[in-house]
Amino acid sequence: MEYKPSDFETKWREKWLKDKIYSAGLIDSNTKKFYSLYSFPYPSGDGLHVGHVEGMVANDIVARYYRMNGFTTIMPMGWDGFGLPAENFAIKTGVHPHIKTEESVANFIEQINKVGIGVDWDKEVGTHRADYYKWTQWIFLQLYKKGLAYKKLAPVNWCPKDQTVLANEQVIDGKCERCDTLVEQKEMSQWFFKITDFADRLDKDLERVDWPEGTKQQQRNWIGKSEGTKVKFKVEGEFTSTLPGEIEIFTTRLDTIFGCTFLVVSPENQVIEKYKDVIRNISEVREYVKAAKNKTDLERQMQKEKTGVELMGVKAINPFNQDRLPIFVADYVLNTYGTGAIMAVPAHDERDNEFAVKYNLPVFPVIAKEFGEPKPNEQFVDGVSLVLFNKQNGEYGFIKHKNGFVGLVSGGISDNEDYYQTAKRELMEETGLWDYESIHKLGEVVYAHYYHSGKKINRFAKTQGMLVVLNSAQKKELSLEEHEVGFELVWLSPKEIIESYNAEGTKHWQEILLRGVRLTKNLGLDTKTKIENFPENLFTGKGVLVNSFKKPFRFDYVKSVIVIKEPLIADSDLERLQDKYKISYNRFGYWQGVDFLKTDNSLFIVGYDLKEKDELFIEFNSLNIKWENVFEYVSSAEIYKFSNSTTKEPVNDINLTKSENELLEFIFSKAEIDYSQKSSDTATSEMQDWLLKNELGEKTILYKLRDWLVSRQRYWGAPIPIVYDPEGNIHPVKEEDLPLLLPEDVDFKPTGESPIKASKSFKEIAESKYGKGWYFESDTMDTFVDSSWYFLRYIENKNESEIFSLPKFLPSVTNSESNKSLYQVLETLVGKFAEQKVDYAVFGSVAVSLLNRSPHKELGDIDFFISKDSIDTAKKILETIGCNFESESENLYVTLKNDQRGQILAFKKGDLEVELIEVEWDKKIWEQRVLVPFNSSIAYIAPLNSLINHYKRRENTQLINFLEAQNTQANLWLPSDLYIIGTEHTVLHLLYSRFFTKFFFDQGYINFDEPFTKMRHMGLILGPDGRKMSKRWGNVINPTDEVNTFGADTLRMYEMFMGPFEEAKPWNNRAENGVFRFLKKVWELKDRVKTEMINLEVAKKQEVALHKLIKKVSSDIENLSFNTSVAKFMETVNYLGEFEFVKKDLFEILLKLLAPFAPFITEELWSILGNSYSIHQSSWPEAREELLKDETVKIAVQINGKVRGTIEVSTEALEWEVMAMAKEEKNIAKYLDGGIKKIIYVKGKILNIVV
RNA sequence: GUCGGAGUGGUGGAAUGGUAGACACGACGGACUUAAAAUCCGUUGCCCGUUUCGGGCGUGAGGGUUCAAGUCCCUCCUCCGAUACCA
Repeated sequence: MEYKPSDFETKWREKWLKDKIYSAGLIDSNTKKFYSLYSFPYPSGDGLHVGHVEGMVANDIVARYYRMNGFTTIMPMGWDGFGLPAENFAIKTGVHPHIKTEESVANFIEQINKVGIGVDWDKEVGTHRADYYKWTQWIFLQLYKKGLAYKKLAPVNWCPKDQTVLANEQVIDGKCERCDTLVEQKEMSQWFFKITDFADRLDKDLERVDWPEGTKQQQRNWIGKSEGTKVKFKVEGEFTSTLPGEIEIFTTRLDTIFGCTFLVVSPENQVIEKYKDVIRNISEVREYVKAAKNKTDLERQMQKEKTGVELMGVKAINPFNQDRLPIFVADYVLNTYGTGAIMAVPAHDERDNEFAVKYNLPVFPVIAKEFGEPKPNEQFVDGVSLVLFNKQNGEYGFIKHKNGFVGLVSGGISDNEDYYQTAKRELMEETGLWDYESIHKLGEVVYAHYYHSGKKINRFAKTQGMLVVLNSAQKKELSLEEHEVGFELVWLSPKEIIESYNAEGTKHWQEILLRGVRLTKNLGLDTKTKIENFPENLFTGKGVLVNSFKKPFRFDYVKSVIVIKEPLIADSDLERLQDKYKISYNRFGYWQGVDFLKTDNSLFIVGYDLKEKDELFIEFNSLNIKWENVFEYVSSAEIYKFSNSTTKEPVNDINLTKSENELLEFIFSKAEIDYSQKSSDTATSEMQDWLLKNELGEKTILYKLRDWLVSRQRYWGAPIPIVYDPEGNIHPVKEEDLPLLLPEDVDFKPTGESPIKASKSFKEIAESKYGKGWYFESDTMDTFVDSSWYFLRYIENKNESEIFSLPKFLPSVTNSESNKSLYQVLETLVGKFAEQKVDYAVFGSVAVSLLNRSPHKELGDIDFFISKDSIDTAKKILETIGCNFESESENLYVTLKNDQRGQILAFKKGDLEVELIEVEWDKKIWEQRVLVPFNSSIAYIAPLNSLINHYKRRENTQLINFLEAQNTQANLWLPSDLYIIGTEHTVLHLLYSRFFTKFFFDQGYINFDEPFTKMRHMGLILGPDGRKMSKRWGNVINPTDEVNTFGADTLRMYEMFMGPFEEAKPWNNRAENGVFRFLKKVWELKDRVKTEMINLEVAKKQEVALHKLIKKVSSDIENLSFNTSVAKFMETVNYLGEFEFVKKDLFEILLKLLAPFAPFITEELWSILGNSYSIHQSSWPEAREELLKDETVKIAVQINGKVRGTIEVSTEALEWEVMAMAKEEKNIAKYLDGGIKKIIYVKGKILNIVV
């Protein structure tokens, strides 16, 4: 008989359905279960896709494998029935979406059965059916009750041509997908779910699930947790004092705050209107704000350049250094994130830099690059490294050391030298070069951590790069000493040297050298060096802080101090001058200023000149005089002037009194605040502390995640169960009125409002139930709401009175508590239990036992039970408090004497112990379940099932019953064990499902808070042409066609064989045919089956092959590595095909192993061989270890790592035996003449001989 | 730009740091056939030496660690997916 799938596939399909072999009944806490979950499809008119088949077959194989391994298994199926396509179809044809959807469902069921997916159809759900969406609405009401569903104005995508609201997916490049009209934003009042309350848990709990790392990462990105700081900037008028209120900004880079040169607020920020009276250009500002608000998303995206307007007349004060900063409004700052205001640090942020460059604002670097990692006991050194450029010939000068290493001329700073002085000195000392034209700083200093191998110490080096431009290479003679040291000056092209500075300790030189070359090129001196990858001008990374200090007077920028003896100036005049020339709008950039300070007999005028080119005039004695010339006008003035901004030495000598000297010293005094030289991280946390102490800011955690907009102005969705009174007030629909049915008397044509709104019947029902003038909400819910809980409904899909059976005692947390840590939640609950006079309660997967409700009441001894997984922790704690304990079997029992209770409470308060608890609690609560004393009561927690077993031993029936009651079917079946879902659902569906699960958990409905323990994505199946399957390309493969040509088994196995399950792969009909040929071989093997084999050696060989197959297939299924399983099947069947006969019991093992992959052919052959129905209810074979080990093995013999031959040796052979055999091999022996250096022998693997 | 994932024969893809290319498709040669299809047998990474056999090269590129690297580390390139003024 030939292999013809159509001969028997229908027969078995019908029998399986009739016998319900895939259905599971109720389970209890002793059941081993497996819940195989496939993401339920949208029942589209196009029918089942090969991608669905791929996922379902994978789910099915794993489910069948676990079933055969004795697990009670379900694989339910359902329909994500609400959605746009059915509604669009209705708009076009007038066919009601319900009819169309159910039609498609019937088609899907037919197709799924054809593929042989073992679905438990008794558990089918459809989100569009009233018995399902009744509970979707019920969930809405529960969320509403807890304050987690609310209504607010929000923009929607509006197509002005179609007069309709569009979903985000319907907007393509800012245009309507149907008519290409530009989409507008329109404000409408809409419903939201407060998922943001759960942001932290949604982020943190990702640690606990077994999901693809990439998907977890995408969820994290979506939630967008970012830790930063809010900082308050006081606001001042231009020439007036502090204005009320402040601008609060959010930053993740507090360490850069000394580089802040302006503030930016979003157009929507209220501070604009708040300071409207002092903003001089308010009308210009308002115009900008209006224009920004009118921009569509598309326009904002298209706009490349940043725009903004300064708020003239107001300044913000940097709390760290009192800099007066200009404030801008610009639409690159979003009002919806953070505080809607930022501190701009153009030196260390790309966007701020772009803005600053455009508006010519100062850029002030405060973070220096840091190379290497901090090391212990570092020696700090401060110095310069020189890039020498010879103008004459365009060559660069380096120092070549004795050992051949070519380095930059470098040296440390001595005494009070500045960098220029050091550079000159080192140049002379090390090279003798003297004929320099100019010396330039190469940007900011750089820091490097490295090990100095010569001095054998760790170093932390601060290095200023300097460029020395030389007129010529003329040298003075160096002292003899220097020659002896072995330096040699060499002139090179820098290119290859730059590449060699790649290691620790020289990497910062690479940076300096590159900066040097760039500067010479920018100065037009070097025209021949060709280097492309110069370091970024803008450094956005973390590093070491520089220039981050506040001094009363900034020595670095003081140009000169004028001392006027016996000044003739009135105090009021002085104040006026102080105000007028108030210094330091900024200490950098174009703002300049003058400080006026008075001692008993002198006036000090401290002049800052920051950009030397600008002239500074001041008003003095009614004269507007040039700063430089003040002393010419004031006879008693003496000027204390400095040669350059880094030297303290005065140009002229003047005699100062003691108090004047003190004042001068004060001007040059050390910083009050100085974060320089600290790492970004250290500085950030120290700055946060400082802000907190001074009440100027605080640490803040922000999330990108926004609340979930669930309103849809559509017909084909679950109606939102809200009713409005005639005044428009919101009321929840009464639970007994659920389901709130979708009305039938509607026109599907889009109007911009939900089609339901015009329904007469809908209105009538509202009025009859709630009163005249009352009306229902006409929006329906986002279909993601429907699909966020379907996996829970499967279990009890026919339960009419409850969403699913709920535990008898429902501890629940209120909204305000829902985002607390579990510790806090439990603590609250304990209080609640106490009020309700319950001794025991179950919360989550742990039981809480209250041992003492009233702290002052005398109690007897208390029994503690600690589960085995937390014994070590518990012992540690108990030892600390001096408590007696004994180990009994696996668990630990503790009797706590009454007088030790106080110790426990004290132990909670003690330093060390508190730390212990908190660490254990936060990190590992679900695993550790440590002993937990609560504030006024003592409670302990333990896993539910261990607790039940514990009380069974103690025969406490009442408690056992109570605890067992928590074992609802939902709690027993979920979380699901394997969830297979497409990559398109990496964010929203999975996130929303997790949100709902956490909400249910908080309400006590369920005892788990993550729904999908293990989740995997099936890879995309591409068309035969390598493109994504699409009607447009005509490359769609229809699974039913494939079943008709090749049979379901071939389709299933081929899809598994195509490639790694989780990767994208193209369809190939010919390869599919190869799988058919394989199944045919299996089919034909049945004619060679023999119960008893005459040739025992052959029997043994076959047995070994089959047991290896068992091992491979079992582990492959567990790892979802189906393609390699199929390959192994093929290999084994090809091998069996070599023999005349196949042993019957071994062939039956093959059938069992193959059954999950190819259920039809295996059932047929199983039956032909006379076995009892059904193979799918038989048990999985076990691999016998002794058959898996080979006696001999072929190992490779390598010479110097290259394979030169193979020898067959016993698996247990010793090195000398193997070596002896290897030496006999001709091809190996010829390499051994030169003598053997080393032998590496890995038993059963390889022999490598080094010669 | 940022974050993920991936680069291996003509193709889909195998390979706990231990003989790269399992298994399959295709191609080539042969058998059967009047012929074709189907089926079966053999060959098949590239290059060199006539062959058994031996040698060289080879997992996106370049470095490194190791007795030994597709696999581990560093730098870079390409493709796919996600996201984007998120401070």
